[in-house]
Amino acid sequence: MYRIKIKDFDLAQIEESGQCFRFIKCDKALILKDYKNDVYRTIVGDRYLEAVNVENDVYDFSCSEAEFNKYWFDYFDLATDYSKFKESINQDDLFLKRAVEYGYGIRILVQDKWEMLVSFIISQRKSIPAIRSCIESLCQAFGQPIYVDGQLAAYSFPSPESFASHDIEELKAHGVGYRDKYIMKLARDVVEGRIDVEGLGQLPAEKATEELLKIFGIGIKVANCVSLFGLHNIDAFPIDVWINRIIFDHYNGHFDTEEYKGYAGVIQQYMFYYVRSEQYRIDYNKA
DNA sequence: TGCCAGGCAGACA
DNA sequence: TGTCTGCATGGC
Repeated sequence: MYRIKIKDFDLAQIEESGQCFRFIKCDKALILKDYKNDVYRTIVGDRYLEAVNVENDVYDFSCSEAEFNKYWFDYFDLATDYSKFKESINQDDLFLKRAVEYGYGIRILVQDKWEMLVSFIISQRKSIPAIRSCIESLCQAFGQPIYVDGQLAAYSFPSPESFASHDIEELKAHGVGYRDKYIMKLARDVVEGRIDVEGLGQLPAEKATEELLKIFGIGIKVANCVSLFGLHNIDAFPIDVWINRIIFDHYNGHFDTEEYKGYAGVIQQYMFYYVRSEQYRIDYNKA
């Protein structure tokens, strides 16, 4: 176990921010037992981590300090100072001020590129709970079991090889719907070397988006999500139905991302998290 | 039961 | 180039 103090960090907000689908609140913690606060778990590759907020900015993680510094420090983007993003907000922008105050603990996780590609292809025209259950079903069917102290803790995200070795009809059985052909073609293209997923991370952000848009089943919204959450290009600004509503309701149909150039994606996450909350409905008296 | 969801590709003008 | 339409399925 490793205890550390972290600012601008909230496990529940990260879990609910729509950027990650396998970062969840534990029904029953396997490692961090007997805490009064909620324990969260996440999975990267075959690594399993539990985390809990102990008090104020103090957190316990179910790994050693060495493992935390080697793997999880970067995953939680802890080298980045999020307070400077929050301080830069235009003080005349009351909606954004409220959004940032509400989502004060959001960070942009540095997630697996392949997992983000497939996850956001699945995300199109699905609710977040539906995305979660679809991905979980795929992991159980095509991923590898991960054990903690001899207990089955979770399943890894399926590799391109695993998807490619199955029939497209087998994918369909897990709720991917019409996206089956997108996932299967992507998996085969990766396995056969036509798409270099890791290489995308080496490209400049604009070029990476250009390459993402060439992939069958990926349009501008999914490309921006993969860029932001998978390639950690935090200037990417995905526009979905929620962000469109914000732009229409609060910015007269136009939001200028240039004002937050270099970290517009962080601003987008504050907006997205807030607009979907009960607090937003209270603040703006929406039904 | 019906509506909606972190959209996209393909057809058509 | 811009607009319209069909699409699979689960959660609420």
